[in-house]
Amino acid sequence: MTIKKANYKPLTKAEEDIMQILWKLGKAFIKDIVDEMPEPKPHYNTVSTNIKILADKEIVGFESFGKANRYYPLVLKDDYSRKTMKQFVGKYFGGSYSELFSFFAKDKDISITELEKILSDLKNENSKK
Amino acid sequence: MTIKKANYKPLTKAEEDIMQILWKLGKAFIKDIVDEMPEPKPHYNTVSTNIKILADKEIVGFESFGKANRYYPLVLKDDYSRKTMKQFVGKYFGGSYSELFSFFAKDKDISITELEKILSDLKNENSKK
DNA sequence: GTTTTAATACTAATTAATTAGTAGTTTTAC
DNA sequence: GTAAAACTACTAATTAATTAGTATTAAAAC
Repeated sequence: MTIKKANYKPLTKAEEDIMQILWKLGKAFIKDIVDEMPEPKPHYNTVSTNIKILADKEIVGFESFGKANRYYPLVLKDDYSRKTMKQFVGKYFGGSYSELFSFFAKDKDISITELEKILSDLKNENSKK
Repeated sequence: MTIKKANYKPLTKAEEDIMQILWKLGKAFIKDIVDEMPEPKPHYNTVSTNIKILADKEIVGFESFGKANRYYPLVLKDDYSRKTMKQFVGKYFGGSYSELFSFFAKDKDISITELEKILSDLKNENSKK
């Protein structure tokens, strides 16, 4: 039996750009991915090479339709962002999410009122369950 | 008059490792940085090259003591982490901090009660001023 | 069924990032 | 003052990441 090792390795920029689109579309042919890319769009083969790398790393899977492959994420966006955040919070907030929260609470960008709103929304959401 | 353009560019891994130490120490000679590095420690000259790159990019400054330079951060950790978070939240939470917090609130790691405590502490702190 | 189109695999070239060697200079130790 | 040590600048080599060309084959169009 083979257990999938959850060894987190950050995506490179090119890989992440592709994954963002794949997470959005759910499944896509290379052509679809290129279409979703902002200008200047990369060459079809560039995306093809990179998605092959992602497939080799088992970050995406694919189904073949004739000659063409339709790709889909094997790593979920939530899982990836959770792990990325964890790394980040570890490095920048001593591993404490509370510190992260209070950092933003102190920030001008986001007001206390706003945070209170978020919290009360959250409480409502939870109590509904 | 020259205005410092705050053009955020993520640090590379090697650069970030150095900055983490510099943010921790406040100011340091290359030797000190190497000392702080975990095993396997990089070569002195590797750090020297990388910190020169950081100096060229005006991410660190330095004072000369004879032949040796003592380096210090020009970019503050808070600023860097704020910008990194902003990028991240943009990409993974549609730019909404509320979504970020609710994401973590759903996680077992951090409870709403905990967040409320932080917020009320903050309000107290503010009203004291 | 032949031609055109679309797709991937494979390969190779380029650029970015990382590492560390060599040379030369200042400082320190004696 | 001379030798050794410490330090940086400059250079070069290596590795990682990115890009895209060429060859080939399957599918689609006719």
